Amino acid sequence: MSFPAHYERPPEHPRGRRDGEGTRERLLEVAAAHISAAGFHKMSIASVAKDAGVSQSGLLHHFRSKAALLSAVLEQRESEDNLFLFGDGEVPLGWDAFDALVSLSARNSTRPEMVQLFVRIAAEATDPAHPAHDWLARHYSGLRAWLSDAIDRGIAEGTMKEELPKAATISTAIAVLDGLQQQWVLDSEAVAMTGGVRAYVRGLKMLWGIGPESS
Amino acid sequence: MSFPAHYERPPEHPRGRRDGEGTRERLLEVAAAHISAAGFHKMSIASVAKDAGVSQSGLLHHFRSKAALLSAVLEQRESEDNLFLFGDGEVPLGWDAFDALVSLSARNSTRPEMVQLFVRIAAEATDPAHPAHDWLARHYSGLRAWLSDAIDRGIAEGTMKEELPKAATISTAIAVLDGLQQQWVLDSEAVAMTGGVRAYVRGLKMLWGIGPESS
DNA sequence: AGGAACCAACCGACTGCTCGGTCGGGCAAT
DNA sequence: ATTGCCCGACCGAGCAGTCGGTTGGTTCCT
Repeated sequence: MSFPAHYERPPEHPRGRRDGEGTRERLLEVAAAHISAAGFHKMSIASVAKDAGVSQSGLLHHFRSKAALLSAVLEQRESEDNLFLFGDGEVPLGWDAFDALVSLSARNSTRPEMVQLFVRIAAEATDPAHPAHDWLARHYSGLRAWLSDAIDRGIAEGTMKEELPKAATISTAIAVLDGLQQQWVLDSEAVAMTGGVRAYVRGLKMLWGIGPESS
Repeated sequence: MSFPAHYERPPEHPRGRRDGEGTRERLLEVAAAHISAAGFHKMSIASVAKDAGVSQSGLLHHFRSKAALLSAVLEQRESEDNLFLFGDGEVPLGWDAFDALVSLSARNSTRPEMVQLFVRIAAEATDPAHPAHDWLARHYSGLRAWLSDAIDRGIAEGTMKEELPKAATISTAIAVLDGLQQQWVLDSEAVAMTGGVRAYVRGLKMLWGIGPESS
């Protein structure tokens, strides 16, 4: 066995002249780090390429433009999050959805760079001309739709009160997530992110829960 | 009348050789608009100067650097907000403080550019090297201190329950403000900003209020 | 088996542009 | 004559993206 370990992997795709897949992934990783540290506008593709050990042209071989690089980063991160939230194929509804928000927050507290990335993009992409604007809009409308279904289910199955102010609760729950992330990124000592989300959800259950949930 | 309209403005203050004070204020106004539209990093002082009707060098006469311009903008906006919140010399405490947050939100919903400005700066200035980083940190710690006093007072005067989770409530209340602003800036149709804040505060009162407040 | 053709994966040099900031003035009111 | 206000010309740095390569594994033809 004189071959390096990765040669032993099953061939899968008859892939790769040199190591296209590998550098592509490294580029995505480094790009995410740079965006989260500097923002998309301030980040330069040259520095990303340098840190990933390729030339700028090498980067542009894999991603046709700076915007394309951003899209790829966002797409990857989102699919990771969706896998975490809905990975088992079963979308959590009712109070389970709000509990899932708490776990999401807990998970995020172990990946500060990811939170940074989102905080930055969320603010930058407010501009309709920003390359991630559409992505962000879809992100929020997707979240809202999910929580809307979750509340409908909760009411239907009798675990949530009908008087629950739906629209306001949905927006506010998302705001709590995002706003706590923002403060946490600025000063992770001063703010207990997950604790805040958990306390908020507990409050929701006390106000609008029915049965054992509302304890 | 062959002169453009702005030449006809009355001299008002006879001060300054030409009109130092006036252009300075125009610059601040235009700068705020540009920052809120593009973010601080992407904004260029040349374009600000142009829109304000002076040369770039003219701008740099009034503000020694781009960062100095930002500081001046933030300082002005914050003093306006403080005037609105605490203008009468009496700092609102107890539930009055949370009601003040609702009014602040209502006021903000009439000044979208101002909200944009804050959303952008709050995300950018996360970076410790950002010129507004210290300002932002002070902004948050000031808010937290105020709300902390407010809750202490509420408990002391018997309008808030002692079990109220203080730290979490403070951070979460601020998060609701900021997070709803973020969503509102992205899509002011889809989100009822002030309504969300009001509903949140109402929930707080139901959970932790004592007496007629908790209806 | 051997070689030609092909193509993904890079690289270095370069272009056109924008940026924040400097410098040496001019002009008008005091 | 000084001082506050403002300008045009300019500079060096950094930017995203283009262009014309080279390299080396893969594939197909003989």
